[in-house]
Amino acid sequence: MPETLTGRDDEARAEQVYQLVLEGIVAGRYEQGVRLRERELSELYNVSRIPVREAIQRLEQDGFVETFPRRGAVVRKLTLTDVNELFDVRLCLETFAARMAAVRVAAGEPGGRLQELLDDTRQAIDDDRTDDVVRLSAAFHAEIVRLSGNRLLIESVKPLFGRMRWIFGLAHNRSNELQRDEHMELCNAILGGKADLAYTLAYSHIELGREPVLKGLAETLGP
Amino acid sequence: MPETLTGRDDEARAEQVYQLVLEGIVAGRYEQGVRLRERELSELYNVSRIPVREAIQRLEQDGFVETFPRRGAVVRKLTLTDVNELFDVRLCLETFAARMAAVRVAAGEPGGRLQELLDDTRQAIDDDRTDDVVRLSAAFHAEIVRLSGNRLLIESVKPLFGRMRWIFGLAHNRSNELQRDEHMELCNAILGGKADLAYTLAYSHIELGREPVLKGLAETLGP
DNA sequence: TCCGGGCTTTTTGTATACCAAAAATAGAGT
DNA sequence: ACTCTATTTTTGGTATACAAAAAGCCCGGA
Repeated sequence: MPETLTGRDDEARAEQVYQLVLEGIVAGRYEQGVRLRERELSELYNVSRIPVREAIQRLEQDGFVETFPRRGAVVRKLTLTDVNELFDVRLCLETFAARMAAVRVAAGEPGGRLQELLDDTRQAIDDDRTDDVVRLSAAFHAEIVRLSGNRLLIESVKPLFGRMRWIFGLAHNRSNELQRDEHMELCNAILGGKADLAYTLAYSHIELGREPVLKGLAETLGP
Repeated sequence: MPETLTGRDDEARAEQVYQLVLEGIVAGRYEQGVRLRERELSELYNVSRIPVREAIQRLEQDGFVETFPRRGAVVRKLTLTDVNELFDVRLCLETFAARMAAVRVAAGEPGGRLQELLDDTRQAIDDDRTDDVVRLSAAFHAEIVRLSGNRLLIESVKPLFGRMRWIFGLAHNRSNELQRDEHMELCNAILGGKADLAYTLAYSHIELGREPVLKGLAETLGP
């Protein structure tokens, strides 16, 4: 049964196509390297080619597909280089976000959902809801960026978070407990307004994630 | 005389529309806050609405327009906050790029067009070709990012460089000679493989540009 | 005069049909 | 097997149409 757009018809078709194809890519149903044909997708999802084109454009912008003039879109092939580049840019932006978040909290801004997300993660770990753990962990990182208050920064990391979701889905992570502990420390530093500490904690937390992901991806890549 | 797409017809229409509208915005012909109507643009540039839509999507992605569902696109209004956010993110990414570029040069990678761009800038300053000075200065910064070798980083700074072009067009810069001297030092550090020096030089060069731009924009904003 | 609610117009988002040109593919000949 | 050509597929683009949401307008009432 091909998945159709029978659900909420009030939402923009392009957005729905984007979400569905993205799910397909992240879940591995669209394998790396396969062509995404406009007509194919438009028939599959019962929409015209226009929303499909828009969705593909956004998928390219978020790093999931590559398009070539007159040859359309292809699901990107993830390489170890991609992972390394992602972690390098994350180190640039997310550490700054953590510092700024701490500065703003120290200046009296509210701490947002940071603590709440942490508690939910703890619960999800206890209940062994792996998918939720991954999702909440990502939300935690996104919340820090949001707390930085820099809208351009928020825009800039969006494509990174898309890639992270994809890569973390392919390559298994290190211990959830270890990560949660680091998140807790980082959360405390931010809520305590300790900018430098937040910065270094964010740095090590991100950098500690690199090797496990590289190792995990190397396994799924080279069989 | 409405500018039409009579020139090279081999290039993608969407790209041409993107360039033309971008020029219009940067040059101030499309004032901040004006609506960009699809039909208006498609008639003005003698194309159908599809390339226009694609162009507008890219303009949004690059920070020149804002779109709202069912209400179309509006030229963004630049604020002092935008400028500050831009400089903060630039400090994150371009300093890292400078460091990486130096590391790679030290590891034997070629130094690219860095020296060449610097020489051209000097010539342009001597000839008083202001537009070229601005363009070459931007190209210098872009070249450093390119030399970092991080493709994701290159992608990530693209929207920043678009905004820079816009802002620097509105708000006049500080002395070209001063900037060129800083570029020279930075260039030497990178080509000499001095990573830490390149980092700090990039940092101060960017940060020194902030105040003048803020001041310049404040003048054009508040009459 | 100013305000608010309903009516009209405009504009977006999408669908459909169509076309030229480039790519991919199949096929024929060597 | 290999290359060159012919056929098919696919993209990028145009034109047109239409429902629905915004925006603008008008008019009556406080």
